[in-house]
Amino acid sequence: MELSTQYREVNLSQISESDIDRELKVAGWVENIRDHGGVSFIDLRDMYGVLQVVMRNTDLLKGLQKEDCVSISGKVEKRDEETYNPKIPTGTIELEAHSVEVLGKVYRQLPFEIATSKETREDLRLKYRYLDLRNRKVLDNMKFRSEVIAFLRAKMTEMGFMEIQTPILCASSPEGARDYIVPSRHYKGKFYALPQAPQQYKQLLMVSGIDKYFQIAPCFRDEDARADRSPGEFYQLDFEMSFATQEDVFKVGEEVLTATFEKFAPEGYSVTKAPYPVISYKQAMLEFGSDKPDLRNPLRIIDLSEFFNKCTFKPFIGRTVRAIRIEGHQSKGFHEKMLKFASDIGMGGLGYLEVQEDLSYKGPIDKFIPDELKAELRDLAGLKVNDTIFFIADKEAKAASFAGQIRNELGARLGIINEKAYEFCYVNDFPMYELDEETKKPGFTHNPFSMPQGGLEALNTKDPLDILAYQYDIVVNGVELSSGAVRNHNLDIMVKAFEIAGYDEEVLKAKFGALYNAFQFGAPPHAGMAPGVDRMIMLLRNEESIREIIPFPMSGTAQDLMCGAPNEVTEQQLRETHIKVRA
RNA sequence: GGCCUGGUGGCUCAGCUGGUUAGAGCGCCGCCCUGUCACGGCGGAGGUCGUGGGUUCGAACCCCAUCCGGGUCGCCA
Repeated sequence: MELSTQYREVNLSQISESDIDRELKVAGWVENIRDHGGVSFIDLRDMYGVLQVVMRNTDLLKGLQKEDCVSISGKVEKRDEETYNPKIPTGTIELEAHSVEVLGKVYRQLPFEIATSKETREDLRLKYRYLDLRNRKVLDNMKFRSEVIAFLRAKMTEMGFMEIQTPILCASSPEGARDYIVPSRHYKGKFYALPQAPQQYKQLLMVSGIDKYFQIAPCFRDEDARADRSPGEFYQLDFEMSFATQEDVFKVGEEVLTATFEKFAPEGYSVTKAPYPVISYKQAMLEFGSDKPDLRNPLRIIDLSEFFNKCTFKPFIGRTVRAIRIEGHQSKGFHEKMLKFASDIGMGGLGYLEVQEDLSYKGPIDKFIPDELKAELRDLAGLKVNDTIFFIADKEAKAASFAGQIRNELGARLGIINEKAYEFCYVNDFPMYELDEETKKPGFTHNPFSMPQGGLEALNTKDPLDILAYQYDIVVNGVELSSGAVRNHNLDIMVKAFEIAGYDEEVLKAKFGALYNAFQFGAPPHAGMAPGVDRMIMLLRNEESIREIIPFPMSGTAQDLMCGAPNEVTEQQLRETHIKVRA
């Protein structure tokens, strides 16, 4: 494509030694000025690169400031060898300036220095995000993001998925997070909601016969932020397939994620190859003390509840007792720090035993273990000479969670976590229902759209709390990347599933009318998932904050500090949408 | 909403147990410098120490309240 040469003839990646002796016009921003009196240098930056411009005519520098936007004409020259700059691709050449035109001037002091903007406090960076984005490192995250998204799109398309844009203004959905709501002008007192996910639409597409759907889907949830959770809006690689089983979805997830992570992982990182380990929710809670297992940590949790019922240590009897074995003895200081950690997370204590050379135990709990059971403990826990074993006892749910946190802490403290790995797994078989704390009745654990395992028969015959759902997560390095499910496409099962959760058919009709209606017209079995795109990019870039990989993130307090959202609207806008703001 | 943590020139920070003129680096402004690339040298401007109140002879520092960040719990089908 032929572009205008009014401001520049080439960009800064299109200039090389082959241009030596050519007269060229380039444009960009003045990144730095080095004024040596008789001769001066500026670093000219654009999106693609940096070029040193040399000015032998001192008048050219007059009035020029850092971060001015300029167009410079001059002659490309070879640098003397001793003045090469190996740090930049154009380090063997420079442009000798003949004329400089300021296209956009800097009128006031910059709020922070571009080169070190990442060290500036975040609210200021966000207020001047367009300046922050001039920083190469910040820009690189956006380029990276763009490439990942392009890759995901190409990969999904190649696998036969069709990209479809679903509505942004939709109906408010009763389940899940808080909705962002948009008042309606035509219908007084009624509201649109921004989608928390395209969940219902994608299921409706399955009813339409769109066999494989995907979308880089914007999702909106009015919940508070975290370091890894953007407030307000984020993107998911949302996909859904008809005539598909859980295993089919697993295969697609594995293929797209492994391909993406292998392509974009930092140098030297390993990526789990398909098929990913599949860990049941129950097993995850036991072995990892979490439904988000970090498989980089080799430690595993075991259950010793029964064993300790046979011992005489009162605090463990009748409790859930979990244990973690590590290799080697640790210093007194190590145990003190672990005890401090245990106490910080709310544990009453953290017992441990050290295995001595003669296979006897050393530690305060030893005397409560009858001699005849000592070998049994060794077998149960696989204890070897010099091992140390930690005990975590509480009610079941707490013991599991505490053990999980102790496992993470031990892993970090012992330095046994493989930092250069992306270790994926599926966690599946989540319970369909759990006891609601307040009502003491079963409620949906995840979402009401999942297919219960065992179908109608299970719903009719089993204790609801024993019913599992075809519900699964993808977890990588202890981070939940995705949820998904085989959906419940059968009206009879759906009605019964809602009935167990305490909703009659009328509620189902009212709240999920579209699905309720659609499923009366030959709905295909379908399943899908939706890995978080922002989180994927954050993991691949090793960024601590999700805001580092979002072009224009909202602040942690859900504000756009640059443009000032949320803001007040005019009286007329309020009137037209029938809104009255309470004082 | 709870808890933790922070707020000191444009930026990043130091500032002891309360002590009289609040410092540094970078940036900014001016001058000097013909090969630098985080150039260098000399000089300079710039601070109601988030805000309000209190304690005190005296407050950046202690107390109370409040505002604004960041983290976290709740929340996130």
